[in-house]
Amino acid sequence: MSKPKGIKDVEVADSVFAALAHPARRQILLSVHYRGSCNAGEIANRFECSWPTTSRHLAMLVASGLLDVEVVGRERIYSANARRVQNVLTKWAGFFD
Amino acid sequence: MSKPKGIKDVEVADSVFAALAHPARRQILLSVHYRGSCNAGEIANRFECSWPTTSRHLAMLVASGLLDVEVVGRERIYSANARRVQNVLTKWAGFFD
DNA sequence: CCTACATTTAGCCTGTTTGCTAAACGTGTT
DNA sequence: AACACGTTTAGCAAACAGGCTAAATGTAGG
Repeated sequence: MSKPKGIKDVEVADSVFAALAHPARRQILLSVHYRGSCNAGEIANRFECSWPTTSRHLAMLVASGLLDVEVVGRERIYSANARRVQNVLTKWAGFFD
Repeated sequence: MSKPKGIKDVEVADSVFAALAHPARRQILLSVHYRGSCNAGEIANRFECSWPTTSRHLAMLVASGLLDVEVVGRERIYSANARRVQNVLTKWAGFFD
């Protein structure tokens, strides 16, 4: 850990809440979680917006750590990082006890 | 309840996550919660940005239901709606069990 | 009523986000 | 090698968000 913990937490919260701010990204995240794992095509096909747009949403979710991605051949397999979602959300919920 | 519950939930999530997406708003929300309640001046004075900017953040937090406001004379007294914060966050955390 | 005070609204500018289409990339298949 | 397939990158327009300053609103007190 190269930075003080407090700083890192702030950055994590920043990127996670920013990622969750868009309805399409929340929907993608839930959808991937419920299916266990998906390739990008399965995800993009179930959403109205174009593939490149979905691809960008996926990239943001990966950057924030909410999705994990594994490259298999010419496909990308996405899976939800449920622990990270829960960590951030329950931590913030806990602040309001 | 004039709309189906599912629709309302989506709208709530939308406004709440949008409100939480900005660091200043998260900070304001936490700050108000820990102090119990504040008038707008106390809040604005502790943040770097100008009063009108803070005022807009406050309005967004109120619109999303995360802050409650009570007008007392010429002051506005804000208080955090902790239950609502927790409801939304724990509900979403629960989706990832 | 007139002034002072607490706060918001209006108007403006700038940077970011979101969406699109078209083109590129990398990997399997023939 | 050539092609097809899955996906991303580039580049652009439109919409949105966040910041500021200046002006307006509404209440309290002399």
